Amino acid sequence: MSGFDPETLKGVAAECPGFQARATARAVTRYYNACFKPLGLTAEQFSLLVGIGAVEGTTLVDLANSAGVDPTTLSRNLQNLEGQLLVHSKGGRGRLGKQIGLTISGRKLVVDALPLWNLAKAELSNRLGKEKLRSASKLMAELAEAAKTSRI
Amino acid sequence: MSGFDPETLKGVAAECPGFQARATARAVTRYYNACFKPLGLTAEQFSLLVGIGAVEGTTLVDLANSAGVDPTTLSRNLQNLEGQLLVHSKGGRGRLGKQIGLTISGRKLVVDALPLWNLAKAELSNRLGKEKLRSASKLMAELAEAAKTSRI
DNA sequence: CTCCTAATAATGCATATACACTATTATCCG
DNA sequence: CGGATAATAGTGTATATGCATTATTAGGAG
Repeated sequence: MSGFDPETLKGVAAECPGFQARATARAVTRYYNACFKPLGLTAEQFSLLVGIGAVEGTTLVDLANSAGVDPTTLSRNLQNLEGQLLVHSKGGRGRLGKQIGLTISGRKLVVDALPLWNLAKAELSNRLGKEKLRSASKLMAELAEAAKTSRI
Repeated sequence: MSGFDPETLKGVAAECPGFQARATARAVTRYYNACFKPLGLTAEQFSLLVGIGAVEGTTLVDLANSAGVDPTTLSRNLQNLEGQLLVHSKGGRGRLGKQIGLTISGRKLVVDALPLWNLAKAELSNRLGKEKLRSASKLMAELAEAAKTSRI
């Protein structure tokens, strides 16, 4: 038991950036999931569709990098979206990569989702304050970058 | 296609707090996962063990609330930790709830993990800056709270 | 032109996440 | 005391996540 102290652990829970980042992502994702639910879309699926629609002819690797998600995770998430006919792809294994794009249905769904996304963001902004929301986003981006370049 | 515009979508991706929160959680969690890997522990498991060890006789519901995680998620994550004999529990279904605590092995593992956690946090702090790391944690906590109380 | 290599995608496995639902039980009220 | 109720735990199902590994292929070296 040497070194075990509940008081110390209370401090650890309170100051762990990893814990806080996950807790925040869970809370915010739950909120957006609920917002997109009428469209049968999850928050992550919305983000992927937006990422795909934003860059004509993007590839799996490019999208994985810009979303900060593992390519193997993205591979499966894309399979799901392709199964729903929201995304089309060309190519696959091999050095040229897999080019992906939105289908007509995918574009339509994104267009339908945008108003919900705007409402959701506006409500968050009201609760937290516009400036704080902006700061939070900026700091989260910097924290993510720091984590990507950190090793011990 | 009316309303579909890639330029608009670039803006959406850049200003979505949900996307940013998830990307950050992924990056930070990957980092901590790598740090705890020598102990066969994930970042989330570490957080749970800390949360359990911090409060004597805590319950599943209490822990779920303090971690901001769904009770059904926690139920399964605890099953995993119990299977590894890191956590013991008493009670179950019913109004008294399930009391959980760390086993001797669980306490030992937390004690062993604390130095790694400190190193990992120190490295993040060096990269991002102590003040920014603190601000990020605080703002993420406020954002999570805002998301929990938001509805559209 | 052929072989090698490096970049890429996909799969196996495990954990994490949550909603909808079911099962259990202490407590409260009559 | 006995049934209703509310709080709690667990299960079914689905998505999300990533590491280790395998499969594929374009491009370069010879």
